Amino acid sequence: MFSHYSWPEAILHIDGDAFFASVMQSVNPSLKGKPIATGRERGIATAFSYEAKNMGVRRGMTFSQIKKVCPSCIYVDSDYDLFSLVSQRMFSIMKNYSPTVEEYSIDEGFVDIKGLRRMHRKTYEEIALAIKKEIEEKLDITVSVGLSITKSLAKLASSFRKPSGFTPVQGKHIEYLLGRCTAQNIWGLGPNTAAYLTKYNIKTALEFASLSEDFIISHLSKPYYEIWQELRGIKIFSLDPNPKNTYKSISKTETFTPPTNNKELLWSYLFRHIEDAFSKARRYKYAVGTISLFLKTQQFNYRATECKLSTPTAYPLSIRKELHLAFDRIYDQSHIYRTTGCTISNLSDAAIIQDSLFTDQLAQSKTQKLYSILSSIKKVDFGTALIANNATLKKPQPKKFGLSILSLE
DNA sequence: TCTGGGGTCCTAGGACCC
DNA sequence: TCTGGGGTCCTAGGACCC
Repeated sequence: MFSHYSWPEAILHIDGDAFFASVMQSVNPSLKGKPIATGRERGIATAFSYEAKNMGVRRGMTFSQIKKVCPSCIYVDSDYDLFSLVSQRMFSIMKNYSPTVEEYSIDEGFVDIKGLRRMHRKTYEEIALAIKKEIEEKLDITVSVGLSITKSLAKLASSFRKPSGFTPVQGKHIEYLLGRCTAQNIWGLGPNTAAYLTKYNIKTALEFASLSEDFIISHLSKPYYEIWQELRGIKIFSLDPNPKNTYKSISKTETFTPPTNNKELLWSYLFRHIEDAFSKARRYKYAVGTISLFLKTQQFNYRATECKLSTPTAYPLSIRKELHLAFDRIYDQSHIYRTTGCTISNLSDAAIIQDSLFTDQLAQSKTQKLYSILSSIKKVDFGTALIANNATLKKPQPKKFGLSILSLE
């Protein structure tokens, strides 16, 4: 039934088809078979069903744009708790088949099934199909599955036939697959690099994979060299079975309507983003070393600045003055702004941060107490900003949806 | 593609040092 | 005063991913 090729590696990529939309359809059968889009709470489509896709609905469209191409489209709120639950079930099915599962994102994962044929009394193809069948039957969603000898090839394979496709590729099938995919279909090769390659008349994935090593090294950077090797069957990327529980940076940004140059209002938005980012940092037991702030104008120009702290902290209230000074540096009344945001980085383990001798220890412990009291008043941590910070009170409307749950993911 | 939000990694280039 | 070579650290910004 299947190819006779030998498998030096056996890596599956399993990808949920239109995952968010499919999950909503699976719990609400009246939505099945209909064009639907999720993301109503944000006003733009974050995901949509295949029925909607076939009508021309695309990622990032606003609902008024969707209405034009697909008047019958049904909008629903995202339910991130539910997405997360279904995701966990999907991964636990994979883990029943192999101890090496990488949860790459909420809706896709890699499974290393090398060496498991005897245990399952199945070929690699049959193991892949068994996992696929179990997910689809138990969760009432569909997944597309690629099987190959490197992660990059498996990922390309899973995208080849969708939805509910299964594409095993080894031996000469690899060339066949590469010949039918564009360079931009390759994982890690985006529009910029694809456009660059076009200048050398490289359009398909096969043409890219057939380039000489010299060309790759002299014309492209390291990530592309690694991808090139992976497509040629040389395993570079290994699976990471550790669940994500560390961060290098945490960011919060928001585009608001209408755009404004109201300084007080912008600062209240910005400080709320800072509060939200720090709140997530505290959940992961981080202290923060660097805070960068940015404003984006209506014309999509950026102004950014950075605050580096001599002593990391987990409580932004204690550095509110410095942050406001930083904000003053980038704010210009003559511009109208559409987005504010912050990224916190240089994250360190909060437990091992010691107060320097120069820190006002009393103030520090007061701040800490204030935060813990406020946290107990309001379960949702960004609520602290509402109470603790005057400016934040000017926030036009409280968030109605569990964005903190989204950010947990 | 008239453009939402949250991440990671890599490179070039400047500052500074010997 | 002109001129090396090499190392490290940091930052800004690009490119990509979901």
